[in-house]
Amino acid sequence: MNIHQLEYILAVDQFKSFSKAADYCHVTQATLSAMVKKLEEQLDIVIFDRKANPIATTENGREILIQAQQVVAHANALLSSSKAINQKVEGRVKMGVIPTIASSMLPLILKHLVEKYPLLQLEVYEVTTNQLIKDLREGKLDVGILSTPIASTEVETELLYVEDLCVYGHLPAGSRSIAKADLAKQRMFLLQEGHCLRDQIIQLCDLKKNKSLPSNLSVESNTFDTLLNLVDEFSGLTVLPALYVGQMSEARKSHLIELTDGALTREVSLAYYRPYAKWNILNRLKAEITAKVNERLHFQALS
Amino acid sequence: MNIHQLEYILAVDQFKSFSKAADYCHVTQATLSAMVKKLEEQLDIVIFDRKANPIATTENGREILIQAQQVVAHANALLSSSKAINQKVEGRVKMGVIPTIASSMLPLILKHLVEKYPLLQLEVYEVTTNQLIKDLREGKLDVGILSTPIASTEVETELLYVEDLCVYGHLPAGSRSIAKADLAKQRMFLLQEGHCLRDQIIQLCDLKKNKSLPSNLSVESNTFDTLLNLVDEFSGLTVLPALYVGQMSEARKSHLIELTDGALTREVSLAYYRPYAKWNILNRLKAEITAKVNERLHFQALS
DNA sequence: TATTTGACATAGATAAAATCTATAACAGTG
DNA sequence: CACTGTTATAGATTTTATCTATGTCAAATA
Repeated sequence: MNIHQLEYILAVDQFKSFSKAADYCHVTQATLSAMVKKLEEQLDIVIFDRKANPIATTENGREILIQAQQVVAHANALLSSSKAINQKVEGRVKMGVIPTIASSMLPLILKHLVEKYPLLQLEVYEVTTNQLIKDLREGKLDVGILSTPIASTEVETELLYVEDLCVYGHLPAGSRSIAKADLAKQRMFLLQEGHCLRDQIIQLCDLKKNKSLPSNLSVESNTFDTLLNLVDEFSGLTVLPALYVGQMSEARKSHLIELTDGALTREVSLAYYRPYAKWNILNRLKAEITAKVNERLHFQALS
Repeated sequence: MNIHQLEYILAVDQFKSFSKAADYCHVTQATLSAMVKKLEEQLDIVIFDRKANPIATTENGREILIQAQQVVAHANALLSSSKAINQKVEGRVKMGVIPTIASSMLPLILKHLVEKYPLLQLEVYEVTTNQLIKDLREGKLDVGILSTPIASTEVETELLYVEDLCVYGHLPAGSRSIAKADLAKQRMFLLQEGHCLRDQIIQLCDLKKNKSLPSNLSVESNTFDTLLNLVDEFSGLTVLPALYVGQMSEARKSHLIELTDGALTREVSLAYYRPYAKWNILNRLKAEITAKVNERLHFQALS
C-alpha cells in the first residue's frame, strides 16, 4: 500500500471511471488499473464493482475509501507544512560575532533584520574566535561570524564577503603612502592578544615584534577607538577593517594611508557546527548580510 | 514521500538512533539512512540533527513528525479495517435458488447459517434458472445456486457439489433395476417446462417425448411431491435429486430403482455476475454449503 | 446479428525506487 | 593514538511503478 494507490482509488471513486481517474492522476489507464488491482489484492478487498455502470464502489470499498481519504489528507497536510516551514523565518537564533566584525557590521544589519523578520528572536553575542568555535560545538551558539580561514575542521564555514584592511596613522615626513613590505619597519599598534585580526596583521605584514616604544609602556587595546587614540598620540600605524573605516569621522579618514602595492584583505565568513538545524533561517541571514555589506562596501569604494 | 519513509523518521525519533531504528523497521541502517536523507531532501527540511548526541530532532523536524504520526496512524487504521472487513460476515445477501435445489438443500444449511452469522441478513428467493441469471445481471440478486453447465457466459459459476439423480417409480413386473438406455422406453413423469432438471433428464435419458398417456391428460408438475403422487398413480418413473431422496419417507424410498450401469448426476454451482462485491461473504457461504451438503451426501451413501 | 465503440485488463518492456553488502568517514572514549 | 560505535556513501541487485500495445468484453448502433 502506498499513498499513490490511495489517491488512485479516491480518483476512481470520484470519477466513477478508471480512465478519467487515470487522466486526473497523470498516469496511464493501464498503470492506474494495475495499481488499483494491486491494492485490492494486498488488502484482500474488492473496492470497485467494475461491472456496474457506471463503476460502483463496493460496501467494503466505501469503508476503505473513507480511511484512504484520511491518509491522503494528512499526507497533503504534511507537504503543505513543509512548504510553510520553508517560508518562515522565526524562532530563536543565537549568533556569535567576533569583536572586530561586530562593531562595524552589526549596526549595518541588525535593524533591517529585526524589522524584516519580526518573529525572528535574534540573540547576538560578541566573543573571540576561539570561544566562538567552542560555543558552536557545545550548541551554545547556532551560528558564528568570524574571519577565515580557521584551524578547526569541525566547524564549517561559508564565505560572506572579503573585506579590505586599511592602514591608518602617521608616517615620517607626512608621507601618505607606503609599500606593504615597509609596514614592518613602522611602529605598529595592534589589538590585544586573542583578537584574530591581530594575528592576521602580524602574518600579513610579517611583523616579528612591535617597534620600540618607551619600555615602561606596553600598549595594546581592546577597541579600535582606543587604538586610534594611541596611534595618534604615539605617531604610529595600525590596520583597520574597511567597514570600521566607513564609520570613522572625516578628520580621522584623512589619516588613512594608501598602500602602493595592492591591498590587505580578510575573509569574513559564517560558521556553523550544526549547519542544518536552522538551515533555512541561516541561509536567509547569509543572504541579508552579504547584500547589506556589499552594498556598503561598494558605496565606500565609489566615494 | 512514502509511508515507509514516514515510519523511518518516526522510529529514528523514537530510538534517537538510526541503527536502532533500522533494526526496528527491519531494514539495514544504510537503507534507513538513505531514505531519511531522501525525505529530508524532498521536503527541503532537515529533520534530525545527527551531530547531537544522542541524535536530536530539529524544531522543524518536530512539526513534520507530528504530521507523519497522523499519516502513519491513519494508514495503520486502514490496514486494520481491511483485516476486520475480511473477518466479518454481515450485511444483506440476496440469494436466488432454483426450485429443485431449494426444496432439499435450503433446509440443510439455512438454520446453521443464520445462527453462525447473526449479522448476516440472508434473503433467499426461489426462481428458475433463466430468471436467476437475469436477476443476477440486473443486480437484483447477489448470488445464485443452480445447476451447471449453463449457456450464459456472462455469469460465472463455481462448482459446489455433484449430486446423484435417483430413479423412482414402478417398473413392469416389479423389477428393481434398469439400464440407463432403457429409461427412455418407460413412461417418465417430469417437472413442468422451465425447470432445468426437466431438460437435463430429457438429455441424459435421451427422451424424445413422453410415453403415451391418456391423451386427454397432460401430466406435469411443479413439485416433486405432486410428481411422486402422479408416478404412483399412473405407474411410471421419474428422476429425483439425491438430497430430495434423502428426506423422503421410508415407504417412498422403497420405490427407488437401481441403475445397472453407473449413475445419473447433476452439478450444483454457485453463480455470480459480480463475483467480487461480496466476495468474502460468498466465499464463506460456499464453504458452509459444501461442508453441509457433502456431510449429508456422504451419510446417505453409507446408509 | 454483425460491427463498432468505449472501457477495463493484461503482457512485455523500461524506468525508477528501494534495498542490500561492503566500506568509508567521523566523533567519542579509554 | 588506536579502538569502538554510529552514520554516510558507493555499487550492485531486486523490486516496483509506469508506459505502450494489445486483448477482452459488453453496450450501442447499423
